[in-house]
Amino acid sequence: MRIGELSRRTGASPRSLRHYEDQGLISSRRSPGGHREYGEETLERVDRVRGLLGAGLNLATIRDLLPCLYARERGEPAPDLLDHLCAERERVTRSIHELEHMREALDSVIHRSADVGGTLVGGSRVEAAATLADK
Amino acid sequence: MRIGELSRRTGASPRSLRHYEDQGLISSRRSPGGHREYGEETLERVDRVRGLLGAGLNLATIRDLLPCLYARERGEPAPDLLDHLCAERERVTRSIHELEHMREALDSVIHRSADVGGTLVGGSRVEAAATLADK
DNA sequence: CTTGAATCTCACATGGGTGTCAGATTCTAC
DNA sequence: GTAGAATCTGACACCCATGTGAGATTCAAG
Repeated sequence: MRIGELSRRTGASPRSLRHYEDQGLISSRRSPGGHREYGEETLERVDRVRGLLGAGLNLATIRDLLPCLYARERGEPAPDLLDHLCAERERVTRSIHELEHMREALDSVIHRSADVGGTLVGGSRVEAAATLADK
Repeated sequence: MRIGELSRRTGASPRSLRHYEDQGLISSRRSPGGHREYGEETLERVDRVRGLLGAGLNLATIRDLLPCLYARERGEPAPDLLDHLCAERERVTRSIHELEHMREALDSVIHRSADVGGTLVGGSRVEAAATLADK
């Protein structure tokens, strides 16, 4: 698939996709004329990159960590990466705790709000209850 | 306490602390001469702001969501905030999942690496095992 | 072929969070 | 008082991810 389709299917702008490639996060073959050509597996990879970006990691960190997600099996990371990995793991753990804490607070507020306005809720309110189920 | 001490104790630069105040995230009284004066409770608040910043939220979002963390008891949020809250909750949940996934991968890689180099590990390697305990 | 959509590269701009510098004012300790 | 440290405001600069525009090239359909 080419960059337009990848963009539509991932929500990342072509500009961002090219940038991810420049930074070594994704790769592409090129058509005879020089157009980027992506395999299906790039879809999931881009999704993951965007997810991690949204979770506060920067492109350089994601570039370093992504290989740990794919090909978990083959090849240890270079041993001098271990400290870096542990440090990043700690950062990740802290962010998780922070977000969980925030989510609990949101749940609390959403619940109370839903309880009160429960009788006359409109369409978007229903989603509140549904969203709460994903816990 | 004044801005210097708050900066030292939170790790946030005075510049950032003033910015947080401009954006309505923290508040301060002023000394007769105009210097900012913070209460002890600001410490935890700044920590939380920085944690959420590191977890990918921006200042505007944190400003909107922080009241849900503090004063959970008094005052519902304005009803027209509920949709926003639910949307943010979803974002938070997605980030948590993303980070958990990444952490599992990191654990897997760290474990393998630690197993292999287990016999000749140095000081920083020990922390790897310790860090793994916080799961 | 030709034509219009898509893509290419390159450059410049923007927004959010932060760093840094300048010059003035305030605080603290002698 | 006075000196030195800390803080004030305001402006400018930087980084990073992304937007945007120009101008050239390629692709796909008639």
